[in-house]
Amino acid sequence: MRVLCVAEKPSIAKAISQILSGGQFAATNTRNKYIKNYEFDYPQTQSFFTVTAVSGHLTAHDFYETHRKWHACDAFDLFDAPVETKVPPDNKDIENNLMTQARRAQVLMIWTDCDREGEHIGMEIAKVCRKANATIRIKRARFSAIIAQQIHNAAQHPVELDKRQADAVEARIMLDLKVGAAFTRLQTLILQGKIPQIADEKNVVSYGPCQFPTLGFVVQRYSLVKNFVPESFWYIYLSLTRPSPSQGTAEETKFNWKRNHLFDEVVVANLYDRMGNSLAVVTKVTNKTTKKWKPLPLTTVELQKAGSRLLKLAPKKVLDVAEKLYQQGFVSYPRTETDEFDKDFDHMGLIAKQTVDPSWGAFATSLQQGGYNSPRKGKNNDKAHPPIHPTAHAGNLAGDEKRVYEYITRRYLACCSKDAEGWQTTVDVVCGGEEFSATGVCLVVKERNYLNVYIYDKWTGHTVPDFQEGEEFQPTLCEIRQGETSRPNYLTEADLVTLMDKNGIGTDATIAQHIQTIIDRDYVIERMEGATKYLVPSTLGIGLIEGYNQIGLVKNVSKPQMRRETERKMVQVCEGTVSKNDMLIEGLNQYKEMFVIVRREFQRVTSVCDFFC
DNA sequence: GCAAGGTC
Repeated sequence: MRVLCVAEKPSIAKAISQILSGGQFAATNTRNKYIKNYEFDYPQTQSFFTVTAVSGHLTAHDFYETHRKWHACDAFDLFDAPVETKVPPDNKDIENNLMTQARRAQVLMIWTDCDREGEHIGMEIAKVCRKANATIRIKRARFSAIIAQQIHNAAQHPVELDKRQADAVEARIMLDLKVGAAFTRLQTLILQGKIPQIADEKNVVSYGPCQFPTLGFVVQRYSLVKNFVPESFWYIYLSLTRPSPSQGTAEETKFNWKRNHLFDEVVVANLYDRMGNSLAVVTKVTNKTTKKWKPLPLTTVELQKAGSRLLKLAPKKVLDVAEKLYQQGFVSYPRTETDEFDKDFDHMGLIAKQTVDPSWGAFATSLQQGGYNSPRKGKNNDKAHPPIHPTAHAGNLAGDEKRVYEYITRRYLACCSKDAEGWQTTVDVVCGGEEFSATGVCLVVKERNYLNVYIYDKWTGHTVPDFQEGEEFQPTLCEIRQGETSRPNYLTEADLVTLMDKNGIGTDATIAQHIQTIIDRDYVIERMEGATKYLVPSTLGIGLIEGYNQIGLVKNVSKPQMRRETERKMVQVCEGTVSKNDMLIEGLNQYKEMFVIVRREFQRVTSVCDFFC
């Protein structure tokens, strides 16, 4: 029996071939320079296997000629316009390879990633193969990691493709295309010539169900900063300065007021007066060990946040660099939501590969000699890819590649280490009826553990001198002090990634692209302040969001709710409680309703843009 | 000239 296996990407085709054939396969090139066909015997099922791949989605979607030109129809008509699904020219070689191979095979086994998009890509592959071979039997291999035992199991016990998941994706594709195109044409055609920024025909004022909520977050923070009014507060400052027993130098211990601070000066003054000239009494001294937790296994979103915050690289850039490292075989697949390792994961094998490194090799060795501790388990598992980790030692990297590889490796070794341990002392005192406390973390951390390799975390603290319970002292300072609430900062890229992730805007693989899009469209400008990059909306970006806000729809195009509903609907289609068609019609109706109102009230957007631009 | 989602 001949079995044709098709993976979502070339790297997976290669990996499963290696496992299933035990390394004994013949590889032939295809007309696509990235894709190879691997052939070998698989005696376990008395089959001859051909393993190949696609490169993500096979088909593209667009309107037919009648609706493709911007002036060919009214923008509203796009909601009900038919959509053409076809294999674009770039993918023709891939399609031809699939068809040639399908003609020779009796069984097609789909090996795409086990997520919604993978199921849809599987359907695309199945359609192409059935076109070439109407009687081919279609099966689906289920696996959650590239581990030998799992891959063999998937090959020997295939299941069926899940049509529901593919349907959910199909509905999302249609919805996004229609909504995006309709609103983009509406915005662009009205604003063109009205405001100077988009006088040029090339300047599209794009709308997308992900890019607009993303812009919304940036503008929301901007408004918060702009409208900020500092507020005064008052608090009681209490401290004791006395020689430290060890060094003999004077040392000030600050005690924090339990009430923190109050916004009413009179109330603070009254409390202060009541204290009079009282002595402070130590009511309690607590000494306990405390831990600083090692980091969680690394996901794409976390890598992007760390890249932006620690390495000063844009989220898109970090992902591009990680992708390159992946292609060179230095790190695992960099697009993953998973922050827990499989229980059978071979950590010792990976740690051994890092022992030769001049910077962290000694640390890796220490893990082999008893320092190893199982990584923490996070709450996310996409059942397709493990957390990002180094797969080989890379000694000859330079520049950003070196820095990203170093981060991934140090993070991984930190995950396999132990939490850092230290001492924490808390001293509670009462003075004239008011409570205060001082907390200190021992500067000499008991066990640094993971901190030795994860140089991005610092654990510094101040010590608290010895105090005895019941001890009384005259405070050196006891006075009312005034402070002010401080202005919030503009959003950083890391903040924005967090917000998008929390609100379900985009996926691990696309979040960085959406941020790039709103920068490319001139909705948002990057502004450096010191070493930190902030995202500030442009006048156009502010105008668009403020304009839509003035139209006053509850479910605004700039808010995350609409996208969240699309996500929820997709889950329902996957569960079988809603059909693909119902999801699409319901979604289209919602956006159509909004479109009518937005078009009627669009002069509000125009005038706000005018005002700002 | 439009989207978001895969991937190279």
